[in-house]
Amino acid sequence: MESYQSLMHLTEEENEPYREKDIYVERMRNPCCNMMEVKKGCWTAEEDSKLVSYIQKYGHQNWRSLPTRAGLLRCGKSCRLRWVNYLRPGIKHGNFTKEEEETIIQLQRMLGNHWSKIASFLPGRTDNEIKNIWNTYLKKRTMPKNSNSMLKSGAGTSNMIEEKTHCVISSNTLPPNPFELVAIATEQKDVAVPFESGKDPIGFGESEWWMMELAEELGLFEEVEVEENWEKMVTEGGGDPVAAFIGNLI
DNA sequence: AAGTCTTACAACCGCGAGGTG
DNA sequence: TCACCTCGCGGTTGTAAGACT
Repeated sequence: MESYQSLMHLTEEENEPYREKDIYVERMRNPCCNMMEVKKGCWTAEEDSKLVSYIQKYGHQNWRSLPTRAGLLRCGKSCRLRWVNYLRPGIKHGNFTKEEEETIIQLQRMLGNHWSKIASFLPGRTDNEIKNIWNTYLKKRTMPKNSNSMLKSGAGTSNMIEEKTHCVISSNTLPPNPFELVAIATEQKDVAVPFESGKDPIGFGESEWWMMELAEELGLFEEVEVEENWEKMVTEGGGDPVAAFIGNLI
């Protein structure tokens, strides 16, 4: 009979806790959630502790086998969710700031219900948490009055990136702010944002760069035109790093 | 005080994408 | 190519706690 160790591709060290237990192939062939006895509902402090200490020691290469190896009567999905949304280092707990809420509203307007993408703009916040606060009250806040019917039908949660835009980026048309750029891209057509030569056009922070990258990734622009002399102009304008990004857009 | 409603959020479920044999 | 498996995502549900009547 095939051993638990070989089945799970465990090292000698990892297999140690199971050496004396009769855990063999037949058990492991069972799907984790359907046939094995798994606990549901809220996690206890003891379960959290087991999960954290296991992941700190061995990592989480395989969520499916993790519960058994960590001594938890949970399914792998449940473990993953608990780790990702609550136990993972760097997770912020507590109320969202006004700025965070505004960012969520803005991003939801632009991206739709792509919570994991939205979460990538809010370090320490999880997609689940963002989805929750959106469904709890941010959605209501963004709805126009007397629009309950829209709320119920979901008609109010538009994804505005469906209609692509033609954007001209030239030596004198760099965007002043990526948030604005994306907003423009989603609401207007054929836009050109003036860039005053000799001035730093953008106070680029990390999130703004993400925003630009996202705009590219999502294909907000059907067509990007770049004038031949843009590089020279940008360099003369102070060598702003946006030049590098514009280069990537081509 | 007790019952009901609302809010907040943790957790579950089903599905699709991607990897592997 | 196909079947199977795992993972991650988004929708939805369950439930505890607080607010309201």
